Amino acid sequence: MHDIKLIRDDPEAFDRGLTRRGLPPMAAALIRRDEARRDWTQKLQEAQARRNAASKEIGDAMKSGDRARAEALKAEVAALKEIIADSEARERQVSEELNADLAAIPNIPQDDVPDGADEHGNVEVRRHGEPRNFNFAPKQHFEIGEALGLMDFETAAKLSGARFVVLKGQLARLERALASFMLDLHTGTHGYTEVNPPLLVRDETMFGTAQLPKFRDDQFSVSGGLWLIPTAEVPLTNLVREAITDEQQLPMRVTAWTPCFRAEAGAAGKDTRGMIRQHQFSKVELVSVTTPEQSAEEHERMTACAEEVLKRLGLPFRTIVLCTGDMGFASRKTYDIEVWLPGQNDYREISSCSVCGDFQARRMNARFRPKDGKGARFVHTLNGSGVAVGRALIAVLENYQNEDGSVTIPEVLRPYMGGLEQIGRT
RNA sequence: GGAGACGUGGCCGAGAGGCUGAAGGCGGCGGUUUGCUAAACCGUUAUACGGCCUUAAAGCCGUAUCGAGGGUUCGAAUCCCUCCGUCUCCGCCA
Repeated sequence: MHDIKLIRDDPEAFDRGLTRRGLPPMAAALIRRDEARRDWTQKLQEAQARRNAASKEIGDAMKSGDRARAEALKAEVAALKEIIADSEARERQVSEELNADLAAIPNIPQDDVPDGADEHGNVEVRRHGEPRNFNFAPKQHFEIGEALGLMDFETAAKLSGARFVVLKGQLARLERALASFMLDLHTGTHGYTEVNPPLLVRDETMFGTAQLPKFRDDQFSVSGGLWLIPTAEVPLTNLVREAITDEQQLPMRVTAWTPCFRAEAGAAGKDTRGMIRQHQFSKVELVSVTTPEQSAEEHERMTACAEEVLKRLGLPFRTIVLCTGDMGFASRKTYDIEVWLPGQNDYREISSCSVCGDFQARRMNARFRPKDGKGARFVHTLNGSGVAVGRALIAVLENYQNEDGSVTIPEVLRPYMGGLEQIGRT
């Protein structure tokens, strides 16, 4: 959500930001709406001021027994009422239109984000680990999982349709092990607080993190008017909604392991095989709430926390900064971490770390009280996967596969697997 | 699911048609006192929007806000309706 005041103050800067996003300039139209809104506000307030004054005079007139004067004033107020009702309706309509416009415009990229129209404009910032040399043709994760008899898409389709999976035995356990390992790392070493949030949320909550209104089709809803979360970013970020947090409590760092539900409406035909793109997957999410001054540094820190997961798992990855054309709606700057998948012979996204500035905070009305006392300012919010558990499982299967179809378990996961060193045919 | 109670500022809590943006307390901020700390005392302390003024800040004026939305009334925190939420008791339930 954008601040109309900032747009008014510097319309050129706003339009420049939109241009970088590949959007047409909008400042002039927004300012015109805002001016109309203020005109109606002023008319309304003048009428209200007169009504309030007249009402007081009526009280005085009645006290002093001046009935004729009271009646005259009552007639005046009756006339004002129509003006008030009309101005109110128009003011509301224009306000709603303006807010709807503002809510539908994506965040403005940070200055240091590279320009670009699509993913080809993304820039690699670093790379870690060497892809392993295989002396056999590495398989894709679903070939490995199905051969082990522990990954079953056919049965899942019977239960739920396409883009679902049933994991069994040591593979089901591997998913749990990965998540536990990540949570322990983030809570134990990185200072995050583990949270177990609701998975069903209201409209306002989805609006707060900007899944609504624009991305309605990507979401699943349930009866009762609630939405299934597409990421724990939604409930975690909204923890501070409609509240004023003490600055001493910032940065607030929280993490959660939750299922995520996505309709994948625009992804027909993409990644149809395997577990890469599912309607339901689990993810360990990182969310930070900071002061405006802290957010840039926190973004680097959060990205490093996500990278640490892959380092410890021994998975090769590269980190890229998304260009203006490839960033998410709410983001000012995003790092994607892509893990090496030998079966696909490619790097695939396993984490996305974004700094949103005050974009979500405005939508949520999430503020903090500065140490030095006065006023309340909007917080900055950040979110990142730390990391996607389903995709981490894929990466482990493909990177640690053996020629005989078994999979070696990374050292750091063995304590979570009851000491098991290898998943083999059962 | 049934019955009842309640929702007021950063927090607690009064207020029951005009004198209430709202008593009192806590907390915060500024000051006095003090060797330092504590305590005491004095003062101050909501938010949003619009306007005036200004380079800006401050300041001033207005409007709205006592869970949300409607209604009654010249006038609503206060009366009525709807919704949302919280709490208590009963029932059911993992």
